[in-house]
Parts: sequence; structure tokens; C-alpha cells
Amino acid sequence: MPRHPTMKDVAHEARVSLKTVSRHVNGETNIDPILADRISAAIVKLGYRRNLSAASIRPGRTSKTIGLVISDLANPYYSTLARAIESVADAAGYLVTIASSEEEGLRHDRLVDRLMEQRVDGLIVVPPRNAARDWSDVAAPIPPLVFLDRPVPYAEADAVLADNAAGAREATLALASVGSRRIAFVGDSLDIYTMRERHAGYAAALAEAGIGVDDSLTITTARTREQAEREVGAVLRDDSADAVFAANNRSTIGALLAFQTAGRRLPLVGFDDFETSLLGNPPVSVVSQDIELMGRTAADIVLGRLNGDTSAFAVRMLPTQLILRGSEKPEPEEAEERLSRGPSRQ
Amino acid sequence: MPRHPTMKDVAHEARVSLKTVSRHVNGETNIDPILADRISAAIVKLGYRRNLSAASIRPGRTSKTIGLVISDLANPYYSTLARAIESVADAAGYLVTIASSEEEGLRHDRLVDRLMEQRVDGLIVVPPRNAARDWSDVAAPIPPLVFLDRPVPYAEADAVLADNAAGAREATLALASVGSRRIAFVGDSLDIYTMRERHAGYAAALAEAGIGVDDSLTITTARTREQAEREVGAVLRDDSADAVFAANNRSTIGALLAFQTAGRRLPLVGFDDFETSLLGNPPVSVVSQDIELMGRTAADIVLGRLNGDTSAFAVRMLPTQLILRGSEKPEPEEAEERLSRGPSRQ
DNA sequence: TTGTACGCGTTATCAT
DNA sequence: ATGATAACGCGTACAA
Repeated sequence: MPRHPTMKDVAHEARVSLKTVSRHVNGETNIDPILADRISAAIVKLGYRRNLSAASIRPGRTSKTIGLVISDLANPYYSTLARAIESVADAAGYLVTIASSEEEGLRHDRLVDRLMEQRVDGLIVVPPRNAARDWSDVAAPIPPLVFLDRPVPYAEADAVLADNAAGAREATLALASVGSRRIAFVGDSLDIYTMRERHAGYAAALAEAGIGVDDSLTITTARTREQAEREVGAVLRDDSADAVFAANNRSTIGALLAFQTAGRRLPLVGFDDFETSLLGNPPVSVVSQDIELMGRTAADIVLGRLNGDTSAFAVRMLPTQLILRGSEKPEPEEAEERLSRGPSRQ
Repeated sequence: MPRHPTMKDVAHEARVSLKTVSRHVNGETNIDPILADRISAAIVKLGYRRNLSAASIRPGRTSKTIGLVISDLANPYYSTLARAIESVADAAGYLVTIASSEEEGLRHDRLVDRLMEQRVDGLIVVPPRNAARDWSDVAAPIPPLVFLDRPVPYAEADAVLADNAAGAREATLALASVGSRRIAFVGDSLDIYTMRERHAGYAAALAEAGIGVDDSLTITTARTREQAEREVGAVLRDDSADAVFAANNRSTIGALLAFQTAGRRLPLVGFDDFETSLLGNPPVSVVSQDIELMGRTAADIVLGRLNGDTSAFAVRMLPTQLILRGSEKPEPEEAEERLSRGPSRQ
């Protein structure tokens, strides 16, 4: 593998000075067409490519790169966010370096440090659940920083979040409005910010509907799809609830699996839409976040800061959307149901 | 925002020379503990962070970054690939810069150029459907290069692919072995490499099973989930097929939607597993690719090359796995079916 | 319009 | 063990 040709090589080949090549490469116009042609020819002949790493160390120049630290790129929620960010960044001429923290504070901090050492121009970050270092302990200068999807652990930054509490409230009200009274909350630990928010919205809706919160209906052990399935299976056996608010994707799918196994279902609304929500029978009602908008907003904020926006730091709370597809309603009576259904389906 | 402190600043603050700071930062041991302490203190006091961009311009030094160009990061298939690559890369101390080509040749080429200008150490690339530039026209030096998921457009590189033809053959044989004779192929255009491969496997299986290929059963207009749904709906109305091989994810889901609408289903096997394949009734049989293994393999190859592996370029064809969950079988008779089913489910 | 000379932050050589 | 000095590839005063 040959060495990378440099500007000096090009200059030599084209019998011009370094500076003239630099001008040519940077698209300046005041340059003799004769020389320009010679330079172009030399560039093609040698296969010259700019070294942006080298260029970026000059004062005032940057890497035109944005760093993104999320929990897990394999999670569709985060890959959708990443895609939206990448899309906005690319349109502005920026690359995106993406890293997964796996919710581990130390790993997160290591990745942030690495990205700063790489001199990214901006940083978009999903704070890990188990935060390690405090952001106020990070030495200046910190590049424009946006927190995503989680509460803001640091004042000198912007943030973009979904209104989890409002979404959960709407979902729970929808279940209550068609007659459910013992609505179970099925989700992950309330140590997780989004879960706390969603549970708060759930509780608020119950209060509004004149239903007391029954703690035995709050299930926070659904870390995986399988656990959710077991928990909802137990609910069905005990007949302890008459509806389910599934506070995340895994809980929704676990609930559906439990319904399938039991041969009967409860009214259900889930948090976060999923690819096959239309395939349920009935189709599954969900609280949907505009994930792409969240990503685009975060990227826009960073790019705005890079373009000199010095307005006060702010938290953008984005609304969610309740999509009712039918699963929020109670199961029809047996006889009636048989009629309304085809002889079989997937 | 203050300026980044440099090694020179640290050296000055610690009253040492530049080189000693460099040694300290790079973890060399031959250094007076007294001075080391002074340097550490200065680093903390000034908030010094090394500038890897600057370091990487030295000959023999690299950016410790890998470039990845895929079709679309929002597609779970590619985000799973990206995650696996990132995971391997991170363990080896590499960052990954990810970009989406959107299957556009020009965009793809632009991103590849940008990554090379950024001096990534290695490149993993999904060649776009509409290739623009030929790789042989790209000037040397090209960093270690691995093609992913598509046929190899260039000899000086490694490649990692799934055995699409074998997977499709297995799927089709599974349908034939339970009695289907008019098996429809539902997928996207055969201009797409994976579709061609999967159709070839489908045709091979039919030949093996002693069934002729009926061209009217090959549907290649299912670009979206909705189109697939319409096409399969038509098949159901016409009764033109007695089974469906869905050659990609969207086709599988479209078929399931059509089954749901029609109130009856055909034996079905889909290509690529999906999150809720267990939620079907019966659960959906699929050909599954080991996407993570593909990503890890690609990353391992690049890292191997970076560590001096000079063995001949090779194409790794990874096997697929047929997962039979029940949907490959014909629908039971009406009476029988009613018994085998609970009164209702999602 | 073109070129000279220097600096960016880092690492490497080599002498001390 | 430590430091002066020269690169690395590129951009920019400033002079010509």
C-alpha cells in the first residue's frame, strides 16, 4: 500500500508552490488557469486526497464531525434517532461518529472522552442510567452538547425529550374511558427516568378518572419480553386487572404473547409503536413518539450552536401521539366475537 | 468557550519539556515520579485533553477510526450490523463513523471519499444498488476494505455475505414438503442482488421437488409492505397459489396483513426474522440470517488486516438458518381449527 | 497571481 | 531520565 501523496507532492509534480495547490484544493478562484490545469492533472495522476485530519488542527478549522453516544445502536429506538441525526448532519457536511454506552456510566464517560479527544465539533448524548462522572467535572472546553431522551444532568447544555408523562396519561385515560377500572402498569424499574415519568402519567390519569392507584397493579419487574409475558400471564390467571398499560415495547410484546397463550386478552395500550402493531387482532393501540423529530431537533440544535447561536440553553419537550387501533377496547362477548371474525388469520 | 490547552501549556505549567509531557501522556514509564506528579497536577489544573487529530498526522500513527457506509441506519438489519461492528471495533480501541448511502451511488461515493479524507483506518461498505463509480477508479492507497451483504464489485477487498440462495431453497423446500405445489415468490425487483439470489434458491427448490417454475407465481413488485399486501390479497382472491415464500421482511408482513384481512391464510415462510414473528397465529416461520455474526466477521477482518494479516482476499459466505414455527403448514380444517384455538387472542 | 516562511499539536530522533 | 529540535500535512500572514 503506497504512501498518501501530499500537497507537497502535488506541488512538486505541477511545478507550483504549496500555497497554490492549497488554494486550488480549497476552491479559491484567483488562480492562473494554466496552473490550475497542471494542478488538477497532478492531483489525478498522483491520486491526491486531502487529509482533513491534518487540516483540522489549524486554528479555526474543525473536524466537521459530530459525536453521538446512545445506549445501544441495535435498539430500533436509538437507531432511528441516530439516523435522523445523521441525516441532518450530512446535509450540513458533517459526519457522525456513533458509540453505544450500554447504559454503563464508565463506558459512557470513556466514549465521551474519546470523542472529545478526537475533537468532534458537537456532542449528542443519551445519559446512561448509571451515571458515573458528573458533567460539571469535565474540563472545559466542552463542545456544544445536547442531551437526548433523558433528564438533563447538566445546565450548560440543551436537551430534547419526549413528554412521557403526558403520553402515559393519555393512554391510561383511553383505557379508563372504555370502562376499565383495574388498569395494570407493566414496565421496567421505576429507577429509570422514563418509567418514572410514565408511571406518574398513569397515576395522574387514574386520579383524574376517579380511580385510586392500587399499588398491587404496578408491575415494575418487566425487564425483558419474557418477564413481561410471565407477569401478564399471572395477571390473567389471577384476574387481578381488567386492562394493561404496557410502559415500553418489551412489555407490550410480552403482554401480547401472554394473551396469545391464555387465549384471551385484556384491553391494552402500549408505549412506543412497533413494526407489526397493525398485525394484532385487534391492531395494537400505542403511544407513539416522533423519534425522527427528536433526532432532527437535537441535530439542529447542535448545528445552530456551531453556527453561533448563543441563546439560552433550553429543554425541548416533544409531544407524543396516542394512536388508537382497537386494542384499548374490551374483548367482545364470545358469541358476538365469533361473528366479527374470519375463520382464521395470522 | 476557552481554548483547548495544549501539551505546551502543560509543559510550561509543570516546568518540564514538551517531550516529557508526551511521554507521560503516552504512558511511558521511564520518568521521574516527581516530574510525573507535577505533570499530572498540571493536566488536571488546566483540563488538558490530548488532540488525537493532531497526533494522527504523524507518520505511522492513525486515527483509530473505522468508516462504515450502509444503506440506511434506520433499517433494523443495518443497525444490527452496525452495532456488531461497533462492538468489535470498540473492544479494539476503534471508533466507528457511520453514514447512510440511501442506495444512491453518488451519495455512497461522496461518503466514501469523505471518510478516506478523514483518514479512517478501515472501511466497511454495503455497495449501493445503483453503483456509480467503479472501485478500480479510486486512487490508492485505499484502506483495508470489506464489502458487506452484497456481491463483491472489486477484487482487492474481502467480503461477507449471507447465503441467500441456500436460505431461500430451504424455505421453499419446507413449503413443498408439507404439500404445497403452487408456491408464490413474493418480493422486490430481481434487479436487486439478494432478490436474484433468493429467487434462484426458490427456483432450485421447486426443481428439486419436481415442481415446474410457474412465472405467474413470481411477484417482484412488492417494494413496500402495502404493495406486498395488495399482491398477496390478489393471490388469495384468485386462489392462484397455495403457499407463499416472502422474500423479504416487508413482503412477509404484507402477506400477514393480507391474510388478516381475508380471514384466511396460506402456508408462509419469510426471509429475515422480525421482532414479533412469535406473535403470529401460528407463529411465523422464517429464514434467519446471523446478522451479528456478519458484522463481527466484517469487523474482525478489517482489524486483522490492520494488524498485518496479508492473506489472500476472500469472500465469507455465512449460512442462514431455517426456523420453522408453524406458519409453513397449511391451515387446518375449520372444525378442527376451532378446537385447537382459544376463544380469542391478539 | 504566486511564493516564502511560519505555526497548528503532536511524536520521534538524538544528544545530553 | 530529560530536553532541544525537527518533522507530520496543511493553511495563512506577508512579501514579491
